[in-house]
Amino acid sequence: MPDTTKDRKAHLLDRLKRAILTQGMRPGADLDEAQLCADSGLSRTPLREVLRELAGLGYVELRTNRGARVSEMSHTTLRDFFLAAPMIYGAILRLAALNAAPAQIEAIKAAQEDFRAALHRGSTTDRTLANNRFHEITGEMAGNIYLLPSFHRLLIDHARISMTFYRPVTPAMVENVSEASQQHDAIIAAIAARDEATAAQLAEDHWNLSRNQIESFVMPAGMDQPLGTLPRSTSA
Amino acid sequence: MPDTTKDRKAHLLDRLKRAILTQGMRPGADLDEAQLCADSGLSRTPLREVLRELAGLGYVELRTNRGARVSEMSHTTLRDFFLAAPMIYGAILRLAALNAAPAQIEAIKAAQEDFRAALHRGSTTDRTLANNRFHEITGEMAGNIYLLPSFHRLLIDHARISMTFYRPVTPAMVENVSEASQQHDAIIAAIAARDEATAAQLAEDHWNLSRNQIESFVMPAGMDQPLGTLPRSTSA
DNA sequence: AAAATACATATTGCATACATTTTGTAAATC
DNA sequence: GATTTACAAAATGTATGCAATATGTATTTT
Repeated sequence: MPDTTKDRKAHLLDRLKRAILTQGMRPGADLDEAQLCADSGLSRTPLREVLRELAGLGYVELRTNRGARVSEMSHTTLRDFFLAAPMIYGAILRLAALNAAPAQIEAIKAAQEDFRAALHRGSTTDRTLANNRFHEITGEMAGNIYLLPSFHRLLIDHARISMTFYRPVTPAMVENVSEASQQHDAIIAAIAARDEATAAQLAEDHWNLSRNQIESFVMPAGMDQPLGTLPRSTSA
Repeated sequence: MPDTTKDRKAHLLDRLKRAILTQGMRPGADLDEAQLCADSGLSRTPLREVLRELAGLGYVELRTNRGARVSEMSHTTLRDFFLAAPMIYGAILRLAALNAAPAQIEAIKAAQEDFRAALHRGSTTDRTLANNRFHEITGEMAGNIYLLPSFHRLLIDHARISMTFYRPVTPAMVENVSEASQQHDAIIAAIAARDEATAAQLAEDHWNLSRNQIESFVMPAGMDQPLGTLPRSTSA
């Protein structure tokens, strides 16, 4: 295995994507060129091309003369997210049901198997990445070049947000995650049946479930504990 | 005027955007690095960064080891366009009506003045660019970071398509263009009044007008002339 | 002592030489 | 004569040294 430069670039691209999606690199974190060069084995020119590609995809933001940072997530971006997500997700699943190729249906079945496995035995990042992969495939199925850019940006931040609730700590959260998995199965069935209307309805259901999870994280139930104590200890 | 490298990069970026939007550079056309270096005064490193930025915005496509070309437009992309445009345009104008800042309303009024002037005295490219600018501002007003990437891609191809009908050759086309301008005025009024519902309706109307123009170009009326002759001579 | 300024250091941006890949052309083979 | 193969030319990708910009620190000034 020669390990060409092209491979190293693809590797680094993938590694940074995963790290950002799973919050291994937090929103706003600085990316040090010298550091990344060192542990990727790339020189600065191709490294900077990788950063520019990530910027184009929405993973990072480039500030002239001040390096790259991981894209921010604020309360305003969360509001934008809530407005855009249901519309785009609905359109993507509609088109996926209309256009999915047989090979893609096989691919999404495999992705769903991975997701299910991650729910049973995987880590939080495994679950987030498997779920992300599932939805990426629906985007490929829809195949609309005008919708994909926005769809991908939504998926990035959806993954980062969902990292918080793919670490289920209450029975209710476990139940939610299980329901999400069942919805995935229904989505696959609707796509395989070319059932556009059902796919759109499932998109709405799936979004509502996710929205509830997000809301319960952003606006958790009021604490009925004395101040200075958290209602539940989180590991580390 | 020092004319720094940063200025030259911005200049080239703008020049290439305009050329692509106005079909000065045709879809599929190759971009020669050496040539661009020569007439932009940039060396290859910053030039390639410009190309990567254009790729991220959807103006060009990069093929490894084979250079950049202007993004293609085919019948499949046109189909995607017809599906995505009404949805995205509607959402953008809705949000624009909700969120527009006073300074932005002044900006779009100025843009509309430019557009009107271009209709009277300007060239086809002037009209296309002025129209493009008008709609760019609606995107800035909406300000939803998840919708903007798709919106911008739509605007790119909308500009390229509209170059064909901003060179009006029949009285009916002149009438259409005039109606588009009136719709712009109504859009501005709805936004200034924060009238979300009207803005959404106008988005639909404006799209329908544009769609009809596109359709009459893609599927023109049958020729009742002998073969070998075009029904109407176009200048150059 | 607080603020401002000058300087040193670190980081980013650019230019150019070199390596690799592609592509066009001509010779050779069948 | 058509196809294949070898080679040459051109274009793309990468590495690195140098320039420009930003940042932190120490010194000076009030």
